[in-house]
Amino acid sequence: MATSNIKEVAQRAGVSIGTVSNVLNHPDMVAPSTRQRVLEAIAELGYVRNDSARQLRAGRSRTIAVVALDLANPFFTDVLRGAETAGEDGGVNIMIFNSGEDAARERRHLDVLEEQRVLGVLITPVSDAVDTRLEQLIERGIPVVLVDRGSGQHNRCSVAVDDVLGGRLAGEHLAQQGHQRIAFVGGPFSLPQVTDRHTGLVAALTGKQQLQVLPTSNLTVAAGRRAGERIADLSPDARPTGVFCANDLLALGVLQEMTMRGVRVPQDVAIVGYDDIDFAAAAAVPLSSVRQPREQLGRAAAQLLLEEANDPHRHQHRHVVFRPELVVRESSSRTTRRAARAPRSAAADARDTAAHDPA
Amino acid sequence: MATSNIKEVAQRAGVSIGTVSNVLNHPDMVAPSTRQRVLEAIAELGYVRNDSARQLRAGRSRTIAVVALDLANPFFTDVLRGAETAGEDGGVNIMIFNSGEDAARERRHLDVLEEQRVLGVLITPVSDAVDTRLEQLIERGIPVVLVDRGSGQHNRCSVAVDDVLGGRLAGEHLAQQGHQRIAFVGGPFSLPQVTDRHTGLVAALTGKQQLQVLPTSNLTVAAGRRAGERIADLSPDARPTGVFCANDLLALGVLQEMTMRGVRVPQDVAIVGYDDIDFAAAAAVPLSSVRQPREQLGRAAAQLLLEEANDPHRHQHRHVVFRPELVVRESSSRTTRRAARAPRSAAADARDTAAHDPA
DNA sequence: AACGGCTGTTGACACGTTTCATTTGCCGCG
DNA sequence: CGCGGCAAATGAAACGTGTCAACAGCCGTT
Repeated sequence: MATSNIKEVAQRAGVSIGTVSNVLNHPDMVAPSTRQRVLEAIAELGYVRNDSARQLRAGRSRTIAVVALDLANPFFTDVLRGAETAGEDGGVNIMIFNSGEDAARERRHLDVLEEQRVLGVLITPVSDAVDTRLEQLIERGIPVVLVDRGSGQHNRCSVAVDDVLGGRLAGEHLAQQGHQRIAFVGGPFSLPQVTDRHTGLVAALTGKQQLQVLPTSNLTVAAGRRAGERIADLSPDARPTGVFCANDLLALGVLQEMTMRGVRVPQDVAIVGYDDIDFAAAAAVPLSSVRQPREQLGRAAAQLLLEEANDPHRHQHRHVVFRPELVVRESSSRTTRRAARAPRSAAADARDTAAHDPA
Repeated sequence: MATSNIKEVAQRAGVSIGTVSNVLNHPDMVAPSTRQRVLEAIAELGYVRNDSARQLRAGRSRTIAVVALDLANPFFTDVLRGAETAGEDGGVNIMIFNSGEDAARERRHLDVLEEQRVLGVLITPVSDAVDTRLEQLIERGIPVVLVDRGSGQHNRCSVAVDDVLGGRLAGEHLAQQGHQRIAFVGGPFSLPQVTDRHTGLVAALTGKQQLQVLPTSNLTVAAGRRAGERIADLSPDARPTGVFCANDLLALGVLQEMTMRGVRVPQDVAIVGYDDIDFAAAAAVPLSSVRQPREQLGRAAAQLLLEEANDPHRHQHRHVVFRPELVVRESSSRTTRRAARAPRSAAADARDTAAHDPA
């Protein structure tokens, strides 16, 4: 019950406190016989290091924090997986925090992280408004890496995907399929991801097409369904025939609502999503989507963070930008024939890796 | 850069260290004018408490840890949401760890948590093998609550859903629909959730039906697709007409593979999943599924943990068991007519709440 | 035998808090 | 004027580590 400390261990092993500490942190500095005795004492007492004391002494912790925008979105859990592997390789622990698109909660998390003196923070911010908060972290010497968010900032790294390009890919695809009335579903527009994807879409249109924007309050399936209702309620000759959604959750919601109301996908309405989460391919009308290298995003971000944490002075801030890739599936194919399975190509993998190298 | 400490604040405000501490922790003990001066000094210096020192002194941290089995499974992110709200209400921070069905990683996380002297741990263990590890945590005085896992243990609380009942609901449903050849898709069988659901299914069958088991190595969409291939490859008169999957990810994988290979759902094969994650309803053939009160599961677990942490001696360990509920949608309806949307009923909510009260 | 060098070990201090017994200053009351 | 009592502030002692200068013991060299 009462946790034993290093002093008890020392006593039991008949050595000094410093020696026990050395056994734990610099095992080669201590004679094998002594080391053995100390290790036995540790085992007998069930001694476990007290991380608070250790951190207090060291001045900083050995864990990095990931603040995710929305854990319920599989996109972020995939990014997380990448960060986790990189973290393991770098020998640091990873703790996860979920802001859930809630600015207040995000702020609370950052406060805690600052008090904890974490080694660094990987964050996809709720909005640009937290910027001053992040500046504060950086001033205090806590490295910050922006994830899935580009940045011109010179005092931090960022890892992002070219969302404008992604939007353009989607737009060009829809235009090429001959759609005249096109809709963009997404929001809130305070998220750069949303505005960028919208911008790309607009840039891809030739002017012959009509564009309609259906703003949503967030990026969830439920919001997608609500947008889907509005689309389905339009008369067939006013209804957009091509819909680009700011992420796959929205797209799945729209898709579901179409099916439920008898609007055929892709014959009546073509749908293109964004992120290419696993559920996109698993939808019974497999969803076309703009694929992002999710795991790599996380891995690259964690690597940059570790690099900065390990050598703050030599470190040069970098802004890595990956290229997205359009994956066309049945939901936006004019031909109704079943699309073949589209496994991730080796070529695509190679391309992502290349993009990661500093430009 | 150099982080300021309480001493600098004291100096700047012209008071003693103890007074600054009192301003932070017992503001009413200090005269308004002094308090004001101290707060100003804090603001000017950008002082932030050092949590390590605080914890060292206090002996324990103010955060609880959630170790999730697989964050990529929306089931767990929903559970998490419940835990987060309960944590906020209780005034503790929540950090999330992901074991990803990997025992070694789970173990590493537990080691760290023990060193951190967290307030408590919410965990869905990878297997029963970690039990000794958890015992150790408990001995050390760190409360542990099992999530989504029943337990006869008398030294910890648990919050679970009656998985045997859930399996039976699914089985009865399939039997009632007249299916003669039924398959169970799920694994690994080291997970109690899997064996329990299987057990329930078996119990529901009358003996007239044939049961085939398709074991999987994990509970992912990919594993479901592989199982789906095997099912689709069977000749129509050997193929099961009713499939019960141990979770929705598997079910979605099976569903996708059926659709892709021209096996009609539900006409040729009926599918029932488990968890009723949002994506289940969003599938274009909406998925029948056994619903668990996910958020409540998390909330109840966190509440039990807080109760124990706040008053370890008076606390009585409890084992809360929720009742699952079958939600029938199109994927298992003999009639092909579109199923109506099935929003969560108020009655169901009430029932869950009732179940939460100690029996 | 004196000395330098090497390995292993020690002991004391510092890290930044919180706590608590003690002190200070003040006011009103006898 | 002295005293008790109260509010406010103080200072020192922990909490459990890691570090580092100092030290002991030993061996080989001169």
